[in-house]
Amino acid sequence: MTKTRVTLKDVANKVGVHSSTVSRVLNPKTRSMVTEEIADKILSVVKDMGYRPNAFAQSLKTNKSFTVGVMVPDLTNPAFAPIIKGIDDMLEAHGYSVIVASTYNLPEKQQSTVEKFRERHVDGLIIATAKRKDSLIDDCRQEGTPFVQAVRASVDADVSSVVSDEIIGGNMVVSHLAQLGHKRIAYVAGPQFLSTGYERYRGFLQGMKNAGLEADKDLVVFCEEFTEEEGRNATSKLLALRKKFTAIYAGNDLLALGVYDELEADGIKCGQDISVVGFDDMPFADKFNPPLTTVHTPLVNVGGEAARILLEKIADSSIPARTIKLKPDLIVRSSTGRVK
Amino acid sequence: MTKTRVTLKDVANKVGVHSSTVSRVLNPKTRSMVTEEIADKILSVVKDMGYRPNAFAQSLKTNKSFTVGVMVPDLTNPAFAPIIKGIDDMLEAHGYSVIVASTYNLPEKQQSTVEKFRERHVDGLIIATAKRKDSLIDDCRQEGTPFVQAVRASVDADVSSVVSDEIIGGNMVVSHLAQLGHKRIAYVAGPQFLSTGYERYRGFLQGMKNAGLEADKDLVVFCEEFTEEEGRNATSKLLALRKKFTAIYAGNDLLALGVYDELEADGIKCGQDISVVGFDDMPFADKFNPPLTTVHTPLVNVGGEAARILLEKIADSSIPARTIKLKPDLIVRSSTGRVK
DNA sequence: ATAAATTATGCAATCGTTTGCATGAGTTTA
DNA sequence: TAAACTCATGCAAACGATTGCATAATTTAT
Repeated sequence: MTKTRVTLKDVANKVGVHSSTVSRVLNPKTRSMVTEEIADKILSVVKDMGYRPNAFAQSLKTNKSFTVGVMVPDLTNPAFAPIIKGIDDMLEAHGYSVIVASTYNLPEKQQSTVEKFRERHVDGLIIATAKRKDSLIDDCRQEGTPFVQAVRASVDADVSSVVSDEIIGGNMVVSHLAQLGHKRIAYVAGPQFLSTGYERYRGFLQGMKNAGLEADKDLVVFCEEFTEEEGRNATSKLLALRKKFTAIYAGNDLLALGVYDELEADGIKCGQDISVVGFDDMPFADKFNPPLTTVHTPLVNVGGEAARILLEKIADSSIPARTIKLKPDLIVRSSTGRVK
Repeated sequence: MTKTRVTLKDVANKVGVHSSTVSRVLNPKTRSMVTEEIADKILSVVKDMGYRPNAFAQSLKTNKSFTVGVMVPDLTNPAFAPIIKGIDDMLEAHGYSVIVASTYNLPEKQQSTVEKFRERHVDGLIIATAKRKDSLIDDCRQEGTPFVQAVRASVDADVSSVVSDEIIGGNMVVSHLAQLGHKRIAYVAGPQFLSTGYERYRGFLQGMKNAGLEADKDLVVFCEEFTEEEGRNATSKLLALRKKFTAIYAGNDLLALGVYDELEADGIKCGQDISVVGFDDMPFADKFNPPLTTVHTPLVNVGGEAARILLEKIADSSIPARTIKLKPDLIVRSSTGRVK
């Protein structure tokens, strides 16, 4: 019942030394300062008594929390779970704990979250919620806490970020479609205030150019969110144009799912009548009807690399900012086919 | 550059009072002890200087961390993201932060995680990884830190848990199949050392009984994990029996996806030749081919309720343990059909 | 054998709060 | 007007670790 914790002093008393000696034994850096014999004794008592350091006291003294804050838009968004997994595994291996928070794309939630993180003195931040221009980023830069952006980058130059190479992805998609004989390709663009939406759109345009195709402005619809609903709306707009196109390339897989829905509602067969491509290769994209051709972005690695860069920055804050673009892969499934 | 934090003392000096007075103003419970006039002044200076309490110092003194640890098997398992969302939203609203850790079903990882949580003095634990009989649970009970089990319960009586009512779910599924004329129903069971696997199997048996059907032992295959691969293996075993059955009911949606794969490989049409049912209603279960008939378990609520119970327990540890079973819903989609 | 250099350990201040107790000013009562 | 009470505020001791400095013990050099 008496759940009184064991402290350094308790251990010290039992062994008959001073608490500072125990502290030194437990800290690898100072371990060599104390005699082997005493150290062994201390270590065994530490084990016997089940001593566990008090993280608060340590943090208070050392001003390090071994805690990192991670901000994502929504935990249930299938793209973010793998990212967090990557972050978590990497940081855990280095003794850090991860505090996750969803901001649901609400600026005020984003702000309050970062405040909370500061109160808890996180050693660093990983931000996967930022817009291309985001006051949060200035804020964080001023504050001085190390941070890294993941998946979504902002326009600020001297901020580290880890993203997938959206441009290359766009090229691969268009080139694939072109090979299948598609010429008139519609694009369902994600939000342009997010780097993913913006860059992927640029990738599409560049891909068209490289393939010697002309991008028809009418066949590009911009969405305000990466959601199925926006994908449906966009598709119905495209269909209403009554212009000819043989493929729809969507800014991400969720939008593509919306495209599926709307096409099906119109009795159009994906992959046969019209080819559809997504982006992200979210979990179970291979289970959809039809299995979705999409660009696989290495989400777990994006998270892992972001964590690694953050660790570097925590260890040495003078390290210059850098941007890592991971190479994506085109995954061809049956939602794309030769144009008839 | 000089990122020196503002402390209570700094504020006190500026106002010309003692730091304890500032502390009292900031704490709602002691706020009334100090004169309105001074309090106002303090509050305004607090704001001006951008004072933020040092969570470590507070926690060290009060022995409360306002932090909760959550253990899940795998962040990328689609069933667990909604649960964490429910937990996170509930706890965040009460000023708590959530530390998540994946244990990947490894006992040693589970153990080290709980150690880590203890070092960080979490105020409570939510465990979604426990087996029906799990030494971890005894361990946690002894330790005395409040904890609640989510999704997976253990056999221990006096442990609080929040789960979905698996038995009712099983009844609904079998009754649905029976109405469609199915009599010979195969069951692909999840691991029996997990409450979900065990209870759902019991639900199946009970459902068969209630429907006046006989459960053929040969048509039950037990899996070691809730994975697609195990689902595939189980299905190939069933097919190898060369016994007649018209429906396969799987212990969860991932198993059901494995069933899909294997049936398709054998040229059998889900929903037409053989009906398939899952359990969980994981995200995008409606997008599969065919859309999956399954039992919707209110995962976000499971997480939310678990968090709520934990908060109660943190506030008053004498509260008796209780188990909450949330009602699931049958979601009929096109993977089930009338028997021909 | 003694001084000097080298250890190993203890001492005590510190990190930023919270909180029981002491204190002094102001108010009430006789 | 002095005694008895309030009441608001300050004082100082925690909480449990870390760490520069002092000191005692030991070794080495002369």
